[in-house]
Amino acid sequence: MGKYHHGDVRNVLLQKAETILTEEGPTGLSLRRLARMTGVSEAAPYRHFDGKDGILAAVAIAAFERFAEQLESVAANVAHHEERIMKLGAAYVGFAVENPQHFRLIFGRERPPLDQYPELRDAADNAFDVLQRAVTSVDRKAEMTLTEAATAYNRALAAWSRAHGIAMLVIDGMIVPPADQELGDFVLGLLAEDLTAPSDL
Amino acid sequence: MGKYHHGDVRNVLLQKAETILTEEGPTGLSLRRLARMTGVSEAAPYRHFDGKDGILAAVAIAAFERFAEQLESVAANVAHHEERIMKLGAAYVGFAVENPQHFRLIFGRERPPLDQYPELRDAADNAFDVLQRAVTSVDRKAEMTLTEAATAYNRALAAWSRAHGIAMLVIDGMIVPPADQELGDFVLGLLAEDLTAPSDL
DNA sequence: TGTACATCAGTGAACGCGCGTTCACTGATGTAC
DNA sequence: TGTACATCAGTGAACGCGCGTTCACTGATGTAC
Repeated sequence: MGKYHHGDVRNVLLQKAETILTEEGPTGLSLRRLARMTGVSEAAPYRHFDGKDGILAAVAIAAFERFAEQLESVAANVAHHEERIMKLGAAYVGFAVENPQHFRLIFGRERPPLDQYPELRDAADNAFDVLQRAVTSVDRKAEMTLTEAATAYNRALAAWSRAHGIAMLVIDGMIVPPADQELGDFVLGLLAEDLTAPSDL
Repeated sequence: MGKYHHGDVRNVLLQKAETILTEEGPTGLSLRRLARMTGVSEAAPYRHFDGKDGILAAVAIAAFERFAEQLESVAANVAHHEERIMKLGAAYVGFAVENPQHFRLIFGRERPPLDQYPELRDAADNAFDVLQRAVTSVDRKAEMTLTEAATAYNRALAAWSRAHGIAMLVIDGMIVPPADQELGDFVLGLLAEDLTAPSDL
């Protein structure tokens, strides 16, 4: 392996960045650290990325894509509308729990500004489109009135924010899922609670 | 005003820390910056606080207390159970929107570890107790069976995570509340959605 | 009331750190003729 | 096939920065006698 032009430095950097992210979180991902761990000079990453934000953006894009894929694959396999919403929420939380640092990167303040990285914006938009399409009845979308569309949108927001809240509180350790229950079932239970219904206690 | 022993340096530091937090967020709050802005030497804060985490803890404690107060005052004024849950959620989001940086401090990763600051832990526990008591029917608590208690707990978690998700997504700009509606009404609408009900579209 | 002394808040300088980024450079590679 | 040259990935050193923290110190205050 020659020192020069071994060609995949960009990929190795990205891969190492994934490792650091997973182990240390978005805050631990510094350019110098990354270069050091990759075994490359501290200036080398600048040949392949637009500085620190450039690398963060690349990693975040990949994370968004994986996130969207996982959501999509759940959405595509559940025909029943209400069930799909529930399963999607569980998948959302599942991703966060399995990849807490990636989740933090794509939603946290380390994420480079969307308006400076069009591909990042697209990746983000796409992930949320998947959510919204799965929550709104896709098949009926074309024939909806404006009011109906607004209602559907609110439903999507409600589903999204519930899953997001659970995800956040669980990965931050504020909510500790019961040990005697599958995480998915626990999440489904929380998602299904209807707070407007009178308590039966 | 003499240079020495003017006595309220601790309070001035805390107050300036509030200012910085509000304007720049938890990340912008550095000890040196704080000392500079307070017009005091860089070593002075160490006379009053246990280093950086000490100051962050003090600010976080105050934030938790204000948060708990606001929640409590809503909870105390709404007798009807389901309505109380809803109003509490709206107040939760309201606090986050009015004090996004405080909200970030008490839930984010800059917050010093709870187990190193007992008063911080207490302040946090107290805030969540307020939530839980308000969501669980306090008056019935004594006579609940174990299963009922578990149900009530889940109900509290569901309410909490919903409000938390909305709060997070709104202060991060992922959800933009409609301009033609009161924020509170918007939040109440999201909280009241029942995702298990068939969509009436 | 006056004096010696302990206390302790605040100082200014320095420590060592890791960071993002830039710079002139080197040397390998590919290409045009 | 051989040679001149442009390209460009990677180097190593340095820039300047702000940070948290420690140190020996100074000088104001309060107290004991």
